[in-house]
Amino acid sequence: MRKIAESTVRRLSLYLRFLEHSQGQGHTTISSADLARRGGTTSAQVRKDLSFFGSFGKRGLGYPVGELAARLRDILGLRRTYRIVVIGAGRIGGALVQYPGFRQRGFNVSAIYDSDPKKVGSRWNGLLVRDVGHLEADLKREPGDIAIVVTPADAAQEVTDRLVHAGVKAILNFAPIQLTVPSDVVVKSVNMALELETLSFALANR
Amino acid sequence: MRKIAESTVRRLSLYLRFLEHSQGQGHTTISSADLARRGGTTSAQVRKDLSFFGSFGKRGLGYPVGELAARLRDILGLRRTYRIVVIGAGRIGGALVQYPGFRQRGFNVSAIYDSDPKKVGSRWNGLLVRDVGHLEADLKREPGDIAIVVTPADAAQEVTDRLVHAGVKAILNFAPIQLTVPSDVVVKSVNMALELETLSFALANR
DNA sequence: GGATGTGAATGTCTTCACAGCT
DNA sequence: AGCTGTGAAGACATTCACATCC
Repeated sequence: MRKIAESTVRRLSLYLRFLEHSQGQGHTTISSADLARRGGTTSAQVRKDLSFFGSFGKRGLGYPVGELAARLRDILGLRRTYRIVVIGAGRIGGALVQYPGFRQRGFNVSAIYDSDPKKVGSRWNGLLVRDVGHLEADLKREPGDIAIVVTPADAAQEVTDRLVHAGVKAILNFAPIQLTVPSDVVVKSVNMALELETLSFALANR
Repeated sequence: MRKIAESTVRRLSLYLRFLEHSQGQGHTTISSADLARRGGTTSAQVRKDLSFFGSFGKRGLGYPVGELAARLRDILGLRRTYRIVVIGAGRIGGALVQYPGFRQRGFNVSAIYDSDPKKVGSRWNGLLVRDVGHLEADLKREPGDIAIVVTPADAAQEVTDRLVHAGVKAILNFAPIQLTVPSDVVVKSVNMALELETLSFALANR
């Protein structure tokens, strides 16, 4: 498969959301211009993005909503569900466990871990917080597809190493450090303070 | 000022974090190669990034840690503090109010709003949840520098319009839709389900 | 010697513009 | 007529490589 840019993948996700919304409204076809409006881009960009995967549009008409949505789900790997493990039962970790947007899309949080004895044994949304010491044994029994790291910065790399060693191939990192992983493991980082800093930069430079 | 790429700004934030860490360890100079290691990039990239703003390095030596950190704080607009208002007192909104990473960097959450009468009047970390109906009046009295939108998708655009109308110039959006704002307002979006989808894409395409 | 600063080369992404299909 | 699909052009970002300075 040709290499697809990260930015393209993000736009595909946005298109899919709009397609699902559109389908709910009973539309059966949609133009690249409509998709562009919603995705915050241009119609040419939309067509380029979609053309990577073949041509499903009809000239003069647009794209078939249902078919295109199905194809995007395919491309994005959303035909299946994913087992998610969350490491870190702080406020953000707890919020993520209960975030409805995950389950809706087939991302099921199956376990949450912490090292703090005060938190271990408590429940978040019915899910028992387990001691992080059980991580490896649990993953051996039931592998996780994706791990979400929500530990303090100083624990994140160690936890990551353990996850990688246990065979996890995809990590979503909320800790404010840059994680190091082997090249067959994918990491995406979300750094909220950093997002605020790009805003303060924008405010300061006008 | 020349136009600085978004990606450059994000790296500057990372450099700053490492510089502060480095300063804590007593280092007085640092090379572009060291900064690169931490920022997940190359030494040439670091030098390019920094050279946009002048040349503070010493050839053969590296960059003076304290001076460079101060300069980056300047550039990123971090010499001052920012008043943050959070709209939406759900789990994520609540977690953000208490997130220590914000206050540490001068981002002070000064108010949190919700429309749900059950939430209004409760406290998050000592901060009273106010009825979103007070938003405009409150902002008139005490303007907010940055707003964080953590409402459900269907309320986000309306809240955004009200924020913009009340003079807010920077918005961090956690709602899973693309917000429309006038060109003098900056929006950054964080979409956690979308991040997971880039991971599922990566897992599906290997 | 060692590391910066930077033009030039390369690589990547986006936009243009139009031929071609329905 | 309307809208896709796509080469070509353009804009932007990264990497190379080396002269320059401490």
